[in-house]
Amino acid sequence: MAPSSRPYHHGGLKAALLKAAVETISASSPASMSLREVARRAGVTHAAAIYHYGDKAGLLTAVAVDGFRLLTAQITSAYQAYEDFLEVGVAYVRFAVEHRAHFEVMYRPDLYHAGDPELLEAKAAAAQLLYGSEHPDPGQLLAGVAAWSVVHGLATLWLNGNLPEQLGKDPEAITRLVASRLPPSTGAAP
Amino acid sequence: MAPSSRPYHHGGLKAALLKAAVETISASSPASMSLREVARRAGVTHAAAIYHYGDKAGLLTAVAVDGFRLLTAQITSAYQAYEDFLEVGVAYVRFAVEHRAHFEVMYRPDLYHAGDPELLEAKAAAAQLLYGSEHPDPGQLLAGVAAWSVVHGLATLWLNGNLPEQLGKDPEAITRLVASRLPPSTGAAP
DNA sequence: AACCGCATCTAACCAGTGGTTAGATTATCT
DNA sequence: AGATAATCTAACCACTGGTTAGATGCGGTT
Repeated sequence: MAPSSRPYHHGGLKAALLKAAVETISASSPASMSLREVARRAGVTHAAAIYHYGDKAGLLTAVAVDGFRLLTAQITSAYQAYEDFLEVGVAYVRFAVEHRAHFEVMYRPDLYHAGDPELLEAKAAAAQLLYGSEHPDPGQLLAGVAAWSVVHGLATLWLNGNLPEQLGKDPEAITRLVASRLPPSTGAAP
Repeated sequence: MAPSSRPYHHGGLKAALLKAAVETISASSPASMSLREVARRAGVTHAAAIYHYGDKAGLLTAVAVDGFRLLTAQITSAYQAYEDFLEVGVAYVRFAVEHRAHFEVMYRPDLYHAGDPELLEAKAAAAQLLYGSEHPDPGQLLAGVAAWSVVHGLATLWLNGNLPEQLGKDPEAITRLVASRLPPSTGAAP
């Protein structure tokens, strides 16, 4: 894309469309994103977008896959950095806030192809990370689900503006506060 | 609606449209609901729906308001029946599952008029109930937010099929299990 | 080098959508 | 009864997602 206006046979159109989709969603919401606007933003026809992704749901599937992979990476590195489950929860909320577009798509399976193999794989990887590894005993599984539920609930309620204002404007701080009100200590390390 | 086909000047069109909207959403999802299909189901033109609700977002606002009121009623009666916070949480999850259409609209403010006065009132009433009454001390507020977050997270994760299958098929049972894994005892009665 | 085949993209079309407007129909009030 | 206001339809608009036929340009083969 050297000069500015003529990388036709674009080279990175597929990736550019994904980026444009995320930007478009960030500017509004997943429901109101239009294929044609995404394509416009990338400087192509909407048929070009359909060529690469099959249909609108296919594009949103790609956004969701990207999101689950990003989440997995961020959670992993948070745990490696702090070795602390609280910080994993905080990282989850931070991801939801920093990547609102990705996050909102990820948890609206009615918008994408929920059965897509790549999607299932990316989602499974994230889930496994989130509720503890492999085949935990039932107690550990429950603890993981509980922890995931709290941070997921916090993140979505925050994004929708459903948390009381008195809690302040910093969702990560709220996460720490809420967590401190919860289980004194939940489970062992994985 | 006595005979079958001729209550023109319909009498209860507005309510019938609301019902039709909920049914349509139940059959698919909020995002894919179309005004015209809702109107078709009610036997009128889509312009009639717009006459009563202003626009599509207006109709969805009505669904959300209805949902928040239903939720408030159900939570209230659950607390009165059991005097137990766990049962309030279970009632929250039950509401989400039994009234999936309402629930999904309520927490997608991008779909409706989030500033609508009726909406704000209904939402505030529910919220006040959910994180404890009136002006609780900060600790109680946090406990309420924590509890709400858990059940909200559980409900949304369940609806999206993001909970591990090993937990079984009964979301209310899962709620009790998860809750038992959480705070030994959270707060005093309201 | 010229050619061919394939990947990529556009143009034109389609049915369906949300919203607007003008007018038809019916209830209600005096 | 007659007029006024509420309710609904019909016709239109710009826009959307998706399909199809064809234009454009890339790569490799000879």
